[in-house]
Amino acid sequence: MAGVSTSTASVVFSGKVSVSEDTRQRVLDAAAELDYAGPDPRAASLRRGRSGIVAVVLGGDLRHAFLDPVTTVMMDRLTDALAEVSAGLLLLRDDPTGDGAPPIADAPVDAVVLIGCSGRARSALEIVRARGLPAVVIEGDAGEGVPQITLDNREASATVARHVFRLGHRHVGLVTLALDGARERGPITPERLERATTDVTLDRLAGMREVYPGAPAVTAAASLIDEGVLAGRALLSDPARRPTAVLAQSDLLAVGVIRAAEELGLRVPEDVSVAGFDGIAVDGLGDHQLTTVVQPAGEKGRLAGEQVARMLAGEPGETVHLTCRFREGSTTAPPRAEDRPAPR
Amino acid sequence: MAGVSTSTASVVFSGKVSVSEDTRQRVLDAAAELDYAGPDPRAASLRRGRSGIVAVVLGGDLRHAFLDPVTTVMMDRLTDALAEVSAGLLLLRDDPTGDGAPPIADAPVDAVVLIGCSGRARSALEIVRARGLPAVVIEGDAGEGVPQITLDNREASATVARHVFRLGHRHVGLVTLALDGARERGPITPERLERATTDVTLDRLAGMREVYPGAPAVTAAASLIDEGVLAGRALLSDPARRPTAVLAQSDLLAVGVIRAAEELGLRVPEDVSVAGFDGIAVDGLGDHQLTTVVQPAGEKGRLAGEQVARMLAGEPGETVHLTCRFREGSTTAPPRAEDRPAPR
DNA sequence: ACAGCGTATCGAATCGATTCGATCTCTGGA
DNA sequence: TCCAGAGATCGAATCGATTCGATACGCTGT
Repeated sequence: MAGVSTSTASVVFSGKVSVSEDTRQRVLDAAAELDYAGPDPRAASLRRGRSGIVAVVLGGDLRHAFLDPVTTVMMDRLTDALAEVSAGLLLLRDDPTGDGAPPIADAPVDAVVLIGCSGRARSALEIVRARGLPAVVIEGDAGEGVPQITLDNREASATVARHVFRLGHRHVGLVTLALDGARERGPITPERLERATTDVTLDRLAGMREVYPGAPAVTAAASLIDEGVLAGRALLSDPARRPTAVLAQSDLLAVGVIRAAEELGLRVPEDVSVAGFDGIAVDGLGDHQLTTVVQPAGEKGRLAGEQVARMLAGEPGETVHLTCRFREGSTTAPPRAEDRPAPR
Repeated sequence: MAGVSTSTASVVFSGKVSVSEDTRQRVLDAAAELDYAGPDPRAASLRRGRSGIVAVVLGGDLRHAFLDPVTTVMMDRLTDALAEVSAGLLLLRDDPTGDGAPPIADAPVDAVVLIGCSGRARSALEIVRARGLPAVVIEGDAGEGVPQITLDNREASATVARHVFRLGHRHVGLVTLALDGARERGPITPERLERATTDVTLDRLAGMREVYPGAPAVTAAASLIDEGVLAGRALLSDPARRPTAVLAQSDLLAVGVIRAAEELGLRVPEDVSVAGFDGIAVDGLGDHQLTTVVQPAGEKGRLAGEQVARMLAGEPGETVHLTCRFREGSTTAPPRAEDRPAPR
């Protein structure tokens, strides 16, 4: 209608080659006339080989991911870092009940960021590798050749545990994150541990057990204050076998444990010490400042985004190791005199 | 390599037509040999005219959206409702500073859900309509023909205000959500209001001012407890012009106002009454049960998802109006005797 | 008047799959 | 022996844009 070839029309919309103002206007007019709203992104992405979309595969369901402040911050920074390269993030649920092909198999994406690592996330990784998509794994077990962003979960957990040990605690309870996609709460048994698939949980647990090998542990269904309350009750309600300190694998769980303790008439840290993990700003903690390790949540996202951008530019991605920083708060203290280990 | 036509090969992967087991195996073997990982989603989506992706355009930046529990719940239900029809949700930031075309213009999506409505979201809507994409707007000003999910923001706000009025308060302060994409905090002036673009904020404000036409108002940069603290200080710190009640446009803001009040040595509800909006479960509220209106956040998401699914199936989408439910809590009470209006 | 050069436009191949109607083959029944 | 019908496979058109090398055109300098 504008009397030009499709190549010229294409160029008018992409602006990659100069076009005379006259032609340009004719093409635009014709487009308006024909109700043509610019190139079809589907066709463009086929031809270009790029869709401008980066997928984020979350280890758990989206609900829990959204509710977790650590993930929230991470996603935010990830978005920033990918702004140049991607129109937006495609959130994929990594549904463990999924029967057919995981959604990642059919999604037109340029790259993938895998977060956490249930068994299913591993299968998502297979697909990604088969497709030859650039991928970055945040805190998960990647195959060889896949850049990772890792955290010193084990070492950081051990640091907290050592701090509590040094204060004199010999009898502690542990509260862990979910062990796998099923997210069943309850006491951790060796058999249960055998079936666990979530590396973050296992690493943090391993760090804690470096210091307290036989400590009783309870797993929570999610990183939520409410879950922490449940776990706290489970550990603290029986006075006979009540630990003098509780180590939680997230700050939200720790806050829940503190609530449970207060509910039972126990004071923190006088009667029970509680430590967390993450170093997020928790609302509603009252006067307490949680003893915890601060993890660089935003950095995780930013670095993952940077690696993806690099890989899309053809450069190789790099694995980056991040470390946590211990922060002593007011929720840990030496145990009560009668609970102290006998001095030698 | 398998000695079959591309049509047959295609069918082996899509499974839409029956293929003999023999051929099937040969195709699969050849695929493995050639490192072919199944059809390219980009090409498939061109041919099919469907990409299996639904975009979610958020009025504000992603950071605030993620941090807002109402949005979180809504997104979660939206994901559920779209599970059948979409592999995942493409999160698009609706960047007000964007210079080029908004990302929605180039994203290969099948439908769009617009949430909230800054001026930019409206421009996103233009693009969506030009493209002829099915769209649903949640709490925003849609053009004709676009199904909306609406909330009775104005009426619900008026309900809260009337409750406070009936308790005897004549001098109240208002705390609003952000007025526009710029998210500047500060006192609301008529000129400021003139430039405001966020409908939700304006509707709720209008409802409050039905009852308290001249009430001083302060706008917050986001729906966060910290922002509520700032706004609360602004309204409450000067004893001379201190209101006896504060109406906040979100529960998080209300919690912040309560904090600010306590900080100033004021008791809630004895010295100051505070009411919120949303009806979410707020952690860290202590003994208070917030007076608020409960909005059906999950329903908003679910209904939006359902409408999108219907439209993709060829049926017309429908506009749905949702209403909030007033919930009286323990943060509102009659004003102190000396602050009461003189009895006639 | 012509070589030389820069700019605007065009042709045609290509990206990779999907799908429908047509063809082919094999089986069973008359 | 022949035909109908079911099931498997194939051909070929099509989805809609991008892009690179080639061509045409107009201008400048000598």
